[in-house]
Amino acid sequence: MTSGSWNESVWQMVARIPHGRVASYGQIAHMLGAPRKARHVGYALAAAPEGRDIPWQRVINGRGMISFPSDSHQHRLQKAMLLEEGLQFDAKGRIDFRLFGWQP
DNA sequence: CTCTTGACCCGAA
DNA sequence: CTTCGGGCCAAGA
Repeated sequence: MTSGSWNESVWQMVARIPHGRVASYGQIAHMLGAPRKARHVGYALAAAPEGRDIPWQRVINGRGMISFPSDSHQHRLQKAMLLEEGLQFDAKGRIDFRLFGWQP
């Protein structure tokens, strides 16, 4: 598998996550048949083109938390977009996968 | 070639 | 429940 098709596969998979739902990096990697490449899902999203309309904000880490530093601009942006989709964070900034996890 | 760097993950304590 | 350490793997220096 070429590196280009890997990115493309990630983008298409992430695009399937429904509004108001979230998936983890590891989950996406697992669904693509590459369970050990969770980190590379994040890299692919960072490389996603602007005009592709990819819901990157719906991908969080396996602990249900946003994987950007809590004081970063990106963290605030992602959290704001998720709140706007109706997701709920607990007091420690975690999302409950039992309630909002994407189960295809 | 080696070394470092991550939008990660999981088991052990 | 939390923290810690080791593992992972592609890309770039």
